[in-house]
Amino acid sequence: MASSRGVRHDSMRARNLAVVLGEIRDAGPLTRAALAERTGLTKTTVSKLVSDLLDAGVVAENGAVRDGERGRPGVAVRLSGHRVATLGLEINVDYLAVCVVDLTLSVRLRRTKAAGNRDSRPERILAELRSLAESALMEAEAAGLRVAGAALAVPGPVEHGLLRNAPHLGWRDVRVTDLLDLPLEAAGPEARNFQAGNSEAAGFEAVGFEAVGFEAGNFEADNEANLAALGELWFGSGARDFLYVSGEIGIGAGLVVDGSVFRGTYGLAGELGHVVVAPDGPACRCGGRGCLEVYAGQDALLGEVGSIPELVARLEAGDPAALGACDTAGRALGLALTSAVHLLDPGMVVLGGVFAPLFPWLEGPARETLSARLGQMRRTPPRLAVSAIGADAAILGAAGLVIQRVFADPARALGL
Amino acid sequence: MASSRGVRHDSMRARNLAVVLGEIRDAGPLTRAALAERTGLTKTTVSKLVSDLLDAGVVAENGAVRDGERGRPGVAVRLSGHRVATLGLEINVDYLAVCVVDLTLSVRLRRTKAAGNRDSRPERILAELRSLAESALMEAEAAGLRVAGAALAVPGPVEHGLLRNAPHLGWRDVRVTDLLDLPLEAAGPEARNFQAGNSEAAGFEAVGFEAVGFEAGNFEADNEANLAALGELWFGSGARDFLYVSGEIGIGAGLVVDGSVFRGTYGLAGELGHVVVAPDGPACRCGGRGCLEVYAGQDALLGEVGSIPELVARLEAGDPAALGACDTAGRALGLALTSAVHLLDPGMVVLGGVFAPLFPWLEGPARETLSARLGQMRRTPPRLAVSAIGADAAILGAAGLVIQRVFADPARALGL
DNA sequence: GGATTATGTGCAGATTGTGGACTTAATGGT
DNA sequence: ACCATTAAGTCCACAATCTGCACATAATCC
Repeated sequence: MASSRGVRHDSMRARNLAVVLGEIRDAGPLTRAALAERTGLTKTTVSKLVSDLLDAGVVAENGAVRDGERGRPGVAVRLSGHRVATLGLEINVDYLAVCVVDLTLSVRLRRTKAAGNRDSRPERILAELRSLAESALMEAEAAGLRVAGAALAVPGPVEHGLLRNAPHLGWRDVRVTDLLDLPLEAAGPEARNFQAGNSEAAGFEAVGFEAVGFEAGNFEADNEANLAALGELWFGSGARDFLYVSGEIGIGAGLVVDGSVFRGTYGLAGELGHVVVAPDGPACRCGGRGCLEVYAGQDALLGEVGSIPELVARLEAGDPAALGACDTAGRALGLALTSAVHLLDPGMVVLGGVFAPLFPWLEGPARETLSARLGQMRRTPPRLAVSAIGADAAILGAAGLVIQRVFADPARALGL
Repeated sequence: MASSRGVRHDSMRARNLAVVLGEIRDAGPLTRAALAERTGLTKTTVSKLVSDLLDAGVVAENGAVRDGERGRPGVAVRLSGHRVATLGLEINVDYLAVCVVDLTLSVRLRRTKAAGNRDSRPERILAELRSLAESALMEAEAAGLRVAGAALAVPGPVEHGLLRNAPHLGWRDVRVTDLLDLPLEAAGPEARNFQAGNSEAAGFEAVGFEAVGFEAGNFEADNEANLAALGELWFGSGARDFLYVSGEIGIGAGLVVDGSVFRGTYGLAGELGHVVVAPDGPACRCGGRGCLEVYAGQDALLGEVGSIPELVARLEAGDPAALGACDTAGRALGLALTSAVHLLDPGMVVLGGVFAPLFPWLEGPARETLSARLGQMRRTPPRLAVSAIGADAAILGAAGLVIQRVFADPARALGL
């Protein structure tokens, strides 16, 4: 039906622009000669491509490389963050958040707004988020940044831009991106990929990136857990393969394999919270019994304690009820992770969200259970680590995702 | 490190060859004009590409299309299977198998050899398989087929061509592809992708295919469950998204999402057999407790019954012990699948291997458990179906995988 | 200060796709 | 029976892009 399209000269150029720009991103400042060697392109070609990237303001010359070697010194080219940026947005149960991130993944702006979004009408919340986003866009523009696109994190599964079900917001089948309707420019100056018969570049775009969930245009939405996992990928410890476990009101997870998120068939993968931990355990709100969420969800962890900081205080004071809740949660987490490791084969496991501050108390029982259960199946069980970034994971991941789109096809994103 | 390489004219051509050939495969016989319209290439370009594909013998003209329309009738071009074929191989605990499949996915040859491979030395088994493969290659050659490559299914996880661990064979860290050493031609007439600085085509190859586990060359190995899943994909019911559950001595699974297999970080994904079903259940040989395999593995199903056909006979006769075993296994399967559905988000679930003949007795308890547990999380639980192909799933998938490689880059595979 | 060495650019040439003109081969109306 | 119409496939000049080599440039080395 869609039938893959052939490629033409401009796609070749588009691809080579992406290769060169990607190499500059991955291997630090590089001279044109070094780029030529690494990419296999000739110096001539690299020169022309770099010249266009310079014009677009996405790279900058770094001054001569004085490396003490003989011969004419090269001029290194490095990524430049002062022209292109993207917007990350998040709707969560008790706050709205926005950030602006530039091409070098520097966070240029970050703004949070506390809000009681439990069971509110989508229109109201989205209007509130829009005003937050608009002020961020204005500020970015004032700083000379061109915002190339945006992505939105929501607390529930997203399929083709449609938020399927956000139980804690009380939303169902909401077209979040349409409703938000951000004032973003079209993808290129002439919105290349919408012109009839002119979308050849698309044939190469997908290389190395999953296209699922990427709606036409430059504004997309995805599950909070998936985007938080990407946040951990680009702003965290530097690992490229891991399962990010997001402890919020519910428990989600995002699997990153070789730098991209695994979403499953309908974008519903990673629902760690309802993995079976005890087949005859207590009933869960999902309809099942003995799901992980029953033992390690925020409600189970808190019990009658009011908040996570308060829980941490009690744990530090040695409160037996709090310690017991964490021990139970940790062991349940270990069981759920056993199944997850067997099925998903993650490179490591990163605990984020509310699990991050509780990590010292969860780690022991979780690791113990996981190690004992995995037994002979693996040389070593995957490493268990705490997330390096805090509550911002999802917005950062959202903004980073759009940055990735720019790197995947700079020609399209920048109109080159 | 590897650093992605730039693309040149020949990569553009390679890609367009793949696009045209793929379109012919997917959309049946098509005229050059129809191909031009579908691919967005000009009639001129399509003509040249089709001419090369005709020369390579991978497509053939189908005679004039007399569709009653006005104007000159086109000549439809269709896939041709009488030149290029691939080899599928399998080592399992109690048999060896080989098949030859042509470009149209017609099975040209199939040969099985019963063998007691439990705890045998790899060298002996591999030599036996080689002689089986060599006779298949000779026969294929005699039929005028060019064997473009081979793939091998083994009962254990494979990482970069290395069989990590096959517990029932008693093998560990065996370089199966090296040891087998098949007499295959190099990838192209001049083995294009091995020439220094001449591997540009690789830049496009990966589009739409996972490259993990694809060793340089044209002979690769993978887990039996993954390849059986691909067999189900290309030779089964036609679904493009499903979890194939392979009931053999152990229980494995292969997830297919949008036509390609999900392998996880180290190729170990899909170990359904050791998903936690009951945290305090009986000990499993893996070191854990209450794994699915304990309840639904072949040993648990058979009990003191000698074989699967005998078990089926007892089930049909209403033997209560047999019925009880299937009920237990079905319910355990339902629990494990609940976790798998939450984590992997498969489009449907296909039961294969020994589960296929037992499907009538497993289906009820499994579906019931799965439906009850998934509850509100999904509109409908994924469909539970029986595999359409029998014991050949893995060899067919292996051969089909290599066919896919040919379609992914016909220029490389055929030396165009 | 000249030889040496490496960078970056200019120019001719190669490869491949494009676009429109042209040939070919059918249908259909008169 | 004949010619207009329509669509398929091919031919040829042209355009886009990369390559390879020559060359100017700018350092270090002796």
